[in-house]
Amino acid sequence: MAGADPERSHGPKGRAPHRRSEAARLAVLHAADDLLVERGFGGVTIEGIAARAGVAKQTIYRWWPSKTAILLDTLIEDADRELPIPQSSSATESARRYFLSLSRFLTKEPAGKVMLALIGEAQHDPEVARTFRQRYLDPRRRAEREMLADGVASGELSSEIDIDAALDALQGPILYRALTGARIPRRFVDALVDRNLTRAPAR
Amino acid sequence: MAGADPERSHGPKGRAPHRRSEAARLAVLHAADDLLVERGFGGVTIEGIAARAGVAKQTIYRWWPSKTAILLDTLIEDADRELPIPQSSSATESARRYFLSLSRFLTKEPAGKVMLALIGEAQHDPEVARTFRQRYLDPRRRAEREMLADGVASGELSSEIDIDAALDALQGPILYRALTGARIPRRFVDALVDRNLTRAPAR
Amino acid sequence: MAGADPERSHGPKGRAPHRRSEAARLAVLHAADDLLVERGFGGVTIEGIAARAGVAKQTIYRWWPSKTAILLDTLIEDADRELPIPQSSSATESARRYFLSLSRFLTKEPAGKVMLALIGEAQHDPEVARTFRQRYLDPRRRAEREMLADGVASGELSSEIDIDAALDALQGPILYRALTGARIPRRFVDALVDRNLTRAPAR
Amino acid sequence: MAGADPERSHGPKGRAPHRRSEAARLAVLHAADDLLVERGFGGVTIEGIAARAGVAKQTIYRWWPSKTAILLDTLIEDADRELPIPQSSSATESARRYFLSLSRFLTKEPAGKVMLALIGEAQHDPEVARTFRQRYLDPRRRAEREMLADGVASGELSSEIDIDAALDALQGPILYRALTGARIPRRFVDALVDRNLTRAPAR
DNA sequence: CTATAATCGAGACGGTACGTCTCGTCTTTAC
DNA sequence: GTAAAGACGAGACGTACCGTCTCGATTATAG
Repeated sequence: MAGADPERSHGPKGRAPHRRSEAARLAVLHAADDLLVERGFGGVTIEGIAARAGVAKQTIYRWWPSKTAILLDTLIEDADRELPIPQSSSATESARRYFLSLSRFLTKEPAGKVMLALIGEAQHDPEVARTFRQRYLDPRRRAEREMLADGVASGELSSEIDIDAALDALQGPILYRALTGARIPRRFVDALVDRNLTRAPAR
Repeated sequence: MAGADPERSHGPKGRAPHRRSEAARLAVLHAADDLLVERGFGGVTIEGIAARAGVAKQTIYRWWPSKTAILLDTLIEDADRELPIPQSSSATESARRYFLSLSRFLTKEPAGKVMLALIGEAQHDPEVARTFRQRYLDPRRRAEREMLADGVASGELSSEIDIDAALDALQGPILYRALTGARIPRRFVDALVDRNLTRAPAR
Repeated sequence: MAGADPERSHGPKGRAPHRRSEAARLAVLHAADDLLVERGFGGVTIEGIAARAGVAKQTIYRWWPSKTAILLDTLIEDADRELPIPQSSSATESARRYFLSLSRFLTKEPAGKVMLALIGEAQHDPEVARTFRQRYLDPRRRAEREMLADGVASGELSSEIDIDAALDALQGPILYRALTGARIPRRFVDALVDRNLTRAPAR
Repeated sequence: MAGADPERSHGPKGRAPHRRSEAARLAVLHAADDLLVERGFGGVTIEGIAARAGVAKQTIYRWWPSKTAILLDTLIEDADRELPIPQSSSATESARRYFLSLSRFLTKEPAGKVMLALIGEAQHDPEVARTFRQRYLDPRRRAEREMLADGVASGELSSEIDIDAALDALQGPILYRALTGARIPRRFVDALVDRNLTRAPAR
């Protein structure tokens, strides 16, 4: 997939930064976002994005291979901003805050709809699944792991904990409720954190 | 949605009140199933189903409102057969077996792919979400609740347990791993059951 | 190419004339004709024809392989109506009238523009050239030959005449003037007929 | 249109007033020519010419307004070289040779294809028609008229002859056969010359 | 034992969006 | 100021499916 444009990344000093319109890039991302919120995933079409962004279709195809790649770009920018790993002294407390943010993100934020839509699309298209994992899930998981690893290092969490299993045990129920449109009360998250972090695993 | 066909319900001995070709119905369900497995969700089209089933498009539209309705019909038939609620004397043991079956179903069975695809599609289309909940998730949840309620009644499980929360805490991580294409080892399920059923909640 | 629809040809008695919309067919032909006159050949697009005819693009592609095939259909219908071979007792007189009609057709009639456009397009596309010859030029040439052959049979024209050469010697200059946008006065045609039919060839 | 480039006119010794790359100009003309021969008129695109000539698109647009202007430039150079007006003592004999050359040019030479293509394109685009007439047809016609006028002056041809009509009567049939892909045997041209030049018109 | 009526396979129809192609313009960097 | 490079807005291309519609043909009750 695309999105990782070579040019933007090396900043303004580059000696030949002479192409790709940043204005067009942003117009496309915003148009895609808006359309998803207003009309749902089925209402997001390349044609529609182009029209609303005031951009030629070819400009979209030049930089993104598909509409999901565009949505993935918007998700990554939004999640980086709205779902930072909290830096608290207690790993348990960090996790609690993080997963509460995630609940709010998934159920309240427009960007949360993007994430659910991408998970949905990943079920239909292995290429989407691959890129979604690679560009969103994996990097985020690395940061989440670190959060818990800090707790293990400080002795706050048992050293016998299986970090990935614990993260899935936290992430899974929250996502499941979001996917099925159920509500996610604060105490549901609290209970998950208590059960999965505050005590050593039984086996 | 459809699926609730008038004729099938009163069984095969029926005095054949009127019409509907059972052959066509089965051909459609099988064609849809096959196409999903062979070509993925995007490869399932009404046109393709009709062609492969040797059936007219109109025949499909007469009985199903959309391709997801067809897939939902196949899922319900398959899940009823392959995901029964175990009838063991211990609720914990029933749950363990049930969620192990679910893991296998989601990761190994073709019908599991159908379920993941429908959850995916539900993220894009509220009507699909509604019907999926109504015709699949809710009835199944009723049976699952009963399974745990039996354990509470017998004293095996704490009476303070929040049954829906516990079911989501079990279901969620399994589904999450299936949705992200991760492996689901037996011991992952065992740990979930242990943590969420064998001990009272902390709060 | 298309146009020669199997259904229309065998008349009203046909036992299963249950498809292809004559209304759509006519709407397409008229839309194409109108666009050519209003906006020139470059202004004729399948998309434009479909929009103006109130017809789906696919309906056009179902029955015609290209826009020139559509124009050829309109030309054939128009030429059959407006350029009949005159049935006079004198072949010379018939030819004179016929080529005067042709001059008027090419310089004044909308359908004449269609013919010039097709000759033009035939220079760019061998397939167009082939079909244009096959479906328009050749049948018409057969009728024209007959017209002169009658004159030879009756003794009005020399039996040494090379009929195809004579027809080209008449047709060519008229078409050349039409192609270059020159005027074609009646006396230019008269002179051509006199020179090429009223006297025996020199060699 | 273009083609009348400022620099070329004062020859190769030129003190090189400023810019314009002669190499680029030739590369463009040759690329256009080659593409027309290899892929037909539809295969000639500005983009394709630029790519094959190793030239930027903008360089083409700077000097030519359209692809037909490029082709017209190649035609003019080629026709000047390959279709000179013969300088024989007899106007009839000059005409015979000239129109035989024309036949060969149109049916055998690549440049003849260019001419047919331009006549074709002139049917679609009035601007092309205008420039083609102005830069190719009219100058050439002036020379052709002179050829016959010499014959009239010397008494070889009747003074009653309508020179333009005669030239069209010669040109037209040859072009018509070329346009329709028919063969043009030498004796067809001979007969045309005999009929239209060696004897006085009937009316 | 019809005849009536819903079903069926077939496929044309008006549409929408796809992803590709080329257009002619514009902008950047190098010479 | 010209050139190579190539991104940009624009819009037509031909294809794939959508969901609706008509068309005989088939078939099983209901009269």
